[in-house]
This record gives sequence, C-alpha cells and structure tokens, in this order.
Amino acid sequence: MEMQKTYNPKEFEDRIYAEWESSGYFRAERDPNKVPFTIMMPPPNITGQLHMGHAMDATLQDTLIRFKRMQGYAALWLPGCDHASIATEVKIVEKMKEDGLTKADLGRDGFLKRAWAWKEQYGNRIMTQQRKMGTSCDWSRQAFTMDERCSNAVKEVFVNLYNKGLIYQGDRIINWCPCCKTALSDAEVEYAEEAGHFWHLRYPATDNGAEVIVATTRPETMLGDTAVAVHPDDTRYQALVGKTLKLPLVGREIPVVADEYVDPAFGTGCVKITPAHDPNDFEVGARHDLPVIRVMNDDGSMNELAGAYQGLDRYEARKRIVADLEKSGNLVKIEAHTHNVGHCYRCHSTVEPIVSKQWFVKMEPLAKPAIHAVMRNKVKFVPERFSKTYYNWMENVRDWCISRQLWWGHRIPVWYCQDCKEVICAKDEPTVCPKCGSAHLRQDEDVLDTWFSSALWPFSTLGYPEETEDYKYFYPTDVLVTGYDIIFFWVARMIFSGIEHTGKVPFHDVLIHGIVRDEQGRKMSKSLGNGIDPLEVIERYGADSLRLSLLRGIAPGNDTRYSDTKVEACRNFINKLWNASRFVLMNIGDKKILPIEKVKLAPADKWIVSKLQNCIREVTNNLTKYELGVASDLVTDFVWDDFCDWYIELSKPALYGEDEGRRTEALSVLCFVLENALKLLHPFIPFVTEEIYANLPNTQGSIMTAEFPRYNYRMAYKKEAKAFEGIMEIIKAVRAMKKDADCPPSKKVELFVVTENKRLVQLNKDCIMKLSGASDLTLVDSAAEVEGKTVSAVTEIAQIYVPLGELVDIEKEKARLQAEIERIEGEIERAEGKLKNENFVSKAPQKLVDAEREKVAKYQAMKQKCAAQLENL
RNA sequence: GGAAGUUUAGCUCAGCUGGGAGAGCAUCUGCCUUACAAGCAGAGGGUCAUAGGUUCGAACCCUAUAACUUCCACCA
Repeated sequence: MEMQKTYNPKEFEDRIYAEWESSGYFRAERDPNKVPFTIMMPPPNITGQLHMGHAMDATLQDTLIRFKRMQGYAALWLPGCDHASIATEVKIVEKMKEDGLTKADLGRDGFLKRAWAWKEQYGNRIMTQQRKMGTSCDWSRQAFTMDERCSNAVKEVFVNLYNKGLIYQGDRIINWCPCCKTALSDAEVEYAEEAGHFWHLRYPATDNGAEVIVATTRPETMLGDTAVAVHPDDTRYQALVGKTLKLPLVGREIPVVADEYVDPAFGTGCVKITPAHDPNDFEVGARHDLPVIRVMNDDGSMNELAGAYQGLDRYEARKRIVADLEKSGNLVKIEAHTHNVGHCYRCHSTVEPIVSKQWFVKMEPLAKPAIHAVMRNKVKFVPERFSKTYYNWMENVRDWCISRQLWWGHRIPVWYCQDCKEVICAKDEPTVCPKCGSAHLRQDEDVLDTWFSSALWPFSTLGYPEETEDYKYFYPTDVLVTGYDIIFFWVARMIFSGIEHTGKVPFHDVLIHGIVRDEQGRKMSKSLGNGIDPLEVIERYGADSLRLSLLRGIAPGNDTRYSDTKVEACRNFINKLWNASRFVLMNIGDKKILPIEKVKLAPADKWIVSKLQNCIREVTNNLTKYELGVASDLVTDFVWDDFCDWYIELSKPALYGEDEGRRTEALSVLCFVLENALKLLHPFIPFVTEEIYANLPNTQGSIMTAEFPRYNYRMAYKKEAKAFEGIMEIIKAVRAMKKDADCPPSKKVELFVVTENKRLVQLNKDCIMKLSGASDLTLVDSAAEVEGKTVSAVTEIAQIYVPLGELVDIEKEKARLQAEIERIEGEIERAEGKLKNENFVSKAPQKLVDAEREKVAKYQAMKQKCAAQLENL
C-alpha cells in the first residue's frame, strides 16, 4: 500500500477502530495461563459529554491497558456509565420545564419512564465519543450503575449493612438543597466565601430587664431559636444561666444554657441556639434537651411554625425579620462579614443545614480497616502524597447521609408496614409484613446517593455478590486511574466498600492525575466558556496527537495545560514517524529482509540497536512505575533523535551503495528498529502505529496482539555504542567547523583525520562523509601531511583538518582554538579540583573518583593537540 | 484554623533513590542535502524563589521565609 507524503489521521483512525472492535481484540478472555490485569473505567455520567478530563483519563488507562495486554496479561478494561442520580434528574427536570411539565405532573412512574428514555438517548453518546480516543475497552462487558447486575449488588450491600447495624435511619442535621429538594452528603457541598452580614440582636430577659446580644449570619433562623448559650466559665453571664429570655417577634420563652461550645472571646460570648438549622446548635440542643423547631419547608420557604412569615422565601423572610426587629428595637447593629457559604455541587444553590429524617451509613467501623489498608500498602496512591489527603478525610469522616429525595436512582430497599409500623429491609419486595402479616406495605420513597452504587463499581460490574468466573478471575482489580477531585466521593468509598463487602481491597494502585487546564492555567468550566472539546481537537489533529499531547511531560498528580501548540508538536512528531516509516518501506520495496539475529552488524547498526535496547528498558520501567510522561518522552526522543536524525542518515551510504549484502543488512536493521519502535509507541499512539505496522513486511495481525519489546542484553552492545559515539563526535565537529567558516552545507569538503582509531574511522568512512557533507576522507599521520589552509578541530578520538582555501580566516581560527583550549582547561581545573579534595577521594565512590581521573587524562591529551594546532597556525 | 502542592531557559513543563541542568515552543544563523519545510544542521539563553543547615558533593535531604494554587474544617 502506498503511503501518503503527509500523515493524515482522518484516513485511517475510524477505519482502524472499527477493525479493532470487530476483531474482538478488546475482549478480555479468562486464561488460566495468563495473569489478569484489570482496570475499571471511572464511569462517566450518562448525561455527560466527553471533556478533557475524560480524555486524560482515557489516554492514561488506554496506554496502560495496551501496554499490559502486549506484555501478555489477560487485560480487562471494563467500561460503563453512571446513572448520576442528582445530575441527571436536574437535567431531566430542566428539559421537562421547557415542555411545561413538572415532576408532579408526570408522577413517579411517568418520570422514570422519561428518565429511562433519556438514558437510552444519551447513555451511549459518551461511549461513542470515547471510541474516538482509541479506547481499547471491553465493550462486551459494558456496565451501567442501574443495570440489573449493579442494582442487585446495591440491594445486597444495603441489606447487609442494615443487618449489621451499619445503616440506620435518624433525625439529624443534613445539608438540604432547597432547589433540588433533596438531602446531600457532606462531600456534595461546596463552600465559597461570600460577602454577608452579621446581625446583632437584642434578646431581653423575661423578668429582670437584663438582656443579651447575639449575633447571626442567618437572622431568619431566629424563629427556631430554643435557647441562648454562654460559656460556663464566663463570669459576665453566670447570673443569667438558668433564667429565660423572651424571643423577639415570636414571644417564646427560651432558656439561657451554659455550654463549652461557646467561645467567650468571640462576639458577645452569647450564641443563639437553633437546633433545627445548625449542626453545632443541634449538638448543643441534644446536650441540653432543647426542643427542635424547624421553621423552613423543603423548598426554602418558611413554614407554619414561622408564624407571620409563613410562606415567605427564606431571603424575603430574612429581610422582613430584620426590618421588624429594627422596628421593635431589637436590632443592635449590622456588621459587614464575609463567611463561607455551602452550595449544592449540582445546582449551586445555597444549602440549608436542616434537621431531617434520613438514612445514614455508620462510618467509623468502615473507615478503620480502610485506613489500615493504605497504611499497610495494600492500596498505594501514586503519587504517594495523596494518601495523606485520604487519611485526613477518612479519619475525620462523619456518617454518610445516603438517602436522596429524588426519583432517579436505586430505590431504598426498605418497606414500612402500614399497620404495625414494622420496618422491613429486604432485597426483594415483601408481600406481607413478617411481623403482623399485613399486606399494607409501602416502600421508602427515597433513592440512594449516586455514589453509593459507584462505590461498588469494581466488583458490582463483575457480578458480585455472585461468585462469577469474571469476579473470581479479575477481582481485585489492579489500578484505578482518576483525578484528585474525586478521591473523597469515590476512591475512598470504593476502598472501604471493597474491604467490607468482598474482604479485599478493590485495587492495588491508585494513579492520580491532575486536571487539564486551559492555556492560561484556568480550570476549564462551562461558566467561563473556556472548555476545549476533545472531539474537535481530534477532528483537527487526530486522536493520536491529542493523546500524546496529554501524556508528554506530565507528572502524576500535577495539573497540565492544554495548548494547540503542544498538540501540533505531537502531530509533527507523528508526521516524522510517518515519514521515517515511509522511507524504510520505500527502500525495502519487495526486497528480502533478514531476521536481526542473522545480520552482520556494522558499527552504526550496533549503536542504534544498543540505543533501542536502552529505550526498551527505560520505557518499560517507567510505564510500570506509572511514569507515563517520562516514558513517552523517552520513546519519542529515541525515534526522532536517534533513529530519524542519526540512524536513517547513517544507513543511507549502505542503502545507496553497490554492496548488495550491506544493503540488505542495513534494511534489516532499519526494519527491526522501526518495528520495535512502533511496538513501543503503540500504547501511546495506537492508530498510526497500527496503520504503519500493517505495511511492514514480515508482520501479521494487529500490533495490538504483538508482544511488547523485551530488553535483550545480547543486543546491548555497550562498548560498541560508546565507541561509535566517537564517530558521531567527528561528524558534529565537521558540521560545526563548516558552519563557523560560513561554508554552505551543500558544499562538499575534503577531510583529513589524524587518529589512533584508524580502523574504526576507516570502517565508518562513508558515514562520516555522508553526514558531514564531505567529498573525501583521508587518514593521515600528522597535520604536516595536509596542504593548504585548513580549519581544524579536536575530538576525543581524532584531530580533523578541513582545507577550506579562501574561506579560512587565520585569526578566526586562532580565536576558535584558543577558546577551545580555555574550555578544556576549565574542565581540567574542575576535575582536578575535585581530586584535590581529599574528602572526595576518600569518601566518594571509587567509580566516580576513577572517572574524574580519566577525565583529567583525556582533557590533557586534547589540550595538547589543540595547542599543537594553534602552534601550527 | 489545618493540610498539601507549586516556584527550574522568554513561555509551558520534565528532572524517579543527592554525583557535571533537560525537552517542546519561541529566538538567532545557514540550508528546499532524492523520508519529512509538520523538515535538516548549527547556536544563544538558567546564582534551579530567598536565607540558613546536613554532606566530600544539593535543583533534589532538613529548617525557616516569601509568593501563588488547591483541598479540608466552618466562630455563631
């Protein structure tokens, strides 16, 4: 097949993906002779569209899974979607609003019907988009958090936790979103600094005319005040403790209580206590047995207990209450005050702490083993520092509020007997009450927090609680790849859930990556409108370029910036690879190629083969350590610098020469190195490597199924490679000399070389001439044999003389040599300085000391030669 | 209030267990050298935030300081 002159990913990416998918290569087979390697894809929301975060996730995981698959593991990358309870419901409700419909209009069943239709419509969109990235996941195992399998696991887990007493129902302070009208977990609240006010209110005592001043940021909650608290040691208020106050506007008598919670140094030292609307007050209230008066409705309006303010929205009520307090003389002052306000992570409304009856997971017994698992390295965070983030959260975690007043999600598997009030928790819907036999049962209206099901993802997708073959073979999984932003939401919860329900950690490593920012370093966000669409980038540059740009130079856990320039640079690299391949293939034509073991290797061949071995070893090591940034840099540098810029040029004399045997050898080496380079690159840039691989002679099947290159010490050729670098030094020296003398590169020059390595130079004569632009190369014993004006250079193994006639400027030459001598003297001084340091000689490793000694000898020899040449001028 | 991260070339960032500072982009110079101008060759450019310390030796380890960023907590 003819390769185009320029790399054009559009011509093959979609075609290749389709071929892969239909070939079944993505499908993981349980093979008793193989070691499993499993990655669970963090399930994107069904409502989601592919964004740069997904692109990063996908690239990292796909690179790892392809690497492992090529290494011979039974590699499973399991994809799927999350029903995203609250996020999806919010979107559906928005959409319904456009049609003039509300949830109430449709009713629960009608709404769910709509939701499933939505899921059918959009649920696969993001999975289709994922394919554009080249993701090699096992679509045959694709899961959904609300499919039968996952739902079964959710019910199993809920019932188990309930029976163990780890799930309970209770009236507690929770975060309430008045907009979504549901409870939220602590993790689902985002705090932001806001400019607000501090209202100082006067509460008079009932009898003796005394009064206290309290301050609040939410004056409307005063309607629910049931006490004022002071610190027990606060002498100012000791006389008041036990007395009562008359709550303004309401007229209720409320006690003054003493509680350690109050900080006497803050404000007036008096705190109004509203147990129903503040978590701390709730605690104080519990300690003092205070009534809990909830004055707000679920939608954020004031309820019947708010008296005259009933029906008003919370902010309207606030205004009115402040005004009324002012009128009655109970408003002392208003201060400007910035404070942190909690917002719903989905709709960004201000959340209200409200007392409410909800379901909770008791965290302490679950957190303990989860902390130990990380401490004992059963789960390792990469980079390690994220384990601190994890500990910090796990050690202080409060009970997890898991019930949501939504319809889209896993319905809580609890039924209430309408007759005897029995609470029945069961996987399957009971027909009659086991206690009284009544058939009047009503299921709990609420659904579960969406993260409750995601927490089970690593095993629910494999069939848990059934001991399926997949579960037995692939679980626990190996590495979880995700961003640091969902460590609490998801990673931590998977760890404790895995341990609790399967007795095993759900994965061994957690690779944390940073977020992809925009060119100016800002977070990509809808509101800023600075998001970059990966699909659009793929459209312009191809998926391989995008993938590579997301990998090059990244470090685990660190953020990175997207830039077109970077993608372009990667596209250019791929174009380079493309053309290098084209060069190799054009030269091979239909000629025979020898297996590498049969090739008599020339010095340059040994050099590139040696470099390749080194590259194989380093890339493998770094991929194994999850250093994908380093690994991708190593392999691209190898291909561009070593292979393209050096070896391809070095191969040309042989390719274009008369010696047919030599030509075959060079072609064989080119082909061998290219094939290995493609395999090394395949996990990073799968499409283009597949496309080229198909054109290579002696390859069959997909590169996906090829074996990842293995380091072969027999091909290390360390000494030979080192020796060949002496030849490269000569070439570089000649190029620099010509440049210095303003000699055009195209102008061929004659070279005269003095060296003790005559054999090596002679052997590589053609290469030196070709790469340095020389017409001839003569070995001489001394400069005296060279006629005419020359420029000269000294390398470690040779002195080189180039007669350039009129182009030679004696003064410039002298200056150049003088500068070179000075540079060398500097080197000598440095090395000698080290060696003069007795501590260095005695304490540093012998190898380093010897190396310094060798340097001194080497540079002194070079200095002498330079000096001699300067003398000649 | 607590914790973490960042600070390296003009810009964006690598630099893994301490042993002579790297890449890409940008800049300068010269080249359309039969794979590639999405290219080739050559070059310039850095008291590795600051101040101490440990060490024969520090971008790297320790201690302070500064600036920026993020997460957690939430004194009403």
